[in-house]
Amino acid sequence: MAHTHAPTELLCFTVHAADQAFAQVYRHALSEMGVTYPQFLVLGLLWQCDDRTVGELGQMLRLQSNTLTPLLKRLEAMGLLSRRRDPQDERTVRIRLTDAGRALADKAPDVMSCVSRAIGMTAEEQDTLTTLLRRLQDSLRASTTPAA
Amino acid sequence: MAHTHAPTELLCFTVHAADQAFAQVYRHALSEMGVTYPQFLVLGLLWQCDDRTVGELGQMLRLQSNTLTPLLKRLEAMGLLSRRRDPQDERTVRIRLTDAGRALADKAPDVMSCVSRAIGMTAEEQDTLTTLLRRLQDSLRASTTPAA
DNA sequence: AGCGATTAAATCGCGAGCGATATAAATATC
DNA sequence: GATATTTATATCGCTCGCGATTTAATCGCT
Repeated sequence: MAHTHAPTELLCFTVHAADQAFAQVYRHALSEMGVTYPQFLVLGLLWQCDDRTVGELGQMLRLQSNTLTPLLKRLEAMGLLSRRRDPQDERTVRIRLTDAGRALADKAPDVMSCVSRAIGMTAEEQDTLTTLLRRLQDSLRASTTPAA
Repeated sequence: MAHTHAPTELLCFTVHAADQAFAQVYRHALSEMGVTYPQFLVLGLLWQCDDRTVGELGQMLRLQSNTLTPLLKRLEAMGLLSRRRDPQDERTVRIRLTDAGRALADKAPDVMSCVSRAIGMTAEEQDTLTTLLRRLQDSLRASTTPAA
């Protein structure tokens, strides 16, 4: 039973642990804003380019409606965005920021600088890491999507 | 509003996406075994060293009893392990593999080689990645735990 | 010995993510 | 133009993870 590696030594575990650590940092940084880390990512996309469909958001975040719909409903309940079916194509739902949602963008820079400080790595190191992680992700996804 | 980076360009997002991709790979690889990715990690620790307390497992996996207890109960319900309070210290609960739990270790190598293939990176690249991720994790955790 | 403080698990309520399924609208086919 | 197919969201039930709280056992101090 040559288990040379403890599970905690595996690459998958270090990735997972780093992800959890990020979540923790964001939890603190976002507590004042009153949104969660995934919610903040959605808002970030909308700040860049408002009026998107659920599917467009999902494609960028790699989330489907089963995850996004409840999340968007929570943001809607907070009064940060509106969900309205597109009259041109009633299948799709268009997501638009409210004034309150747009106003929240002002607090984003503080959050980002707080996270930047927490990362504590040089730009080169971050780039190396990002590049490797994207390669890893592509490889992993290719293996689960044999559909050429 | 200088949002130079879309949220999906952020390091935190690439980490999260890689984590999700790993989860997907494990979901497929473990479907035959009938356990989830976090459950597999727990079993991996027990295969290495049986008879641990909930707290010991949690410390290694960075999980607390609020996450571990239900997970362990599910593994217990599957007949893979037993949970028994330690007579020496009735506060702690000792986790022991059953014969079925030990037997499952035979299938682990296949899972690991499947994941290894999916990673599709050289050993050096994996080491670089692991090292950087651990540095990242340490830095992130240090920032949320000001308690010196 | 007795009593407060600490420690270990468990419990509760929540958000996130996914597989599977359902529903409704648009498109394709005949 | 009616019907089958595809597409976009939504819904359901589950596991995981966390913050907060609870319960019970041990430890420490006098």
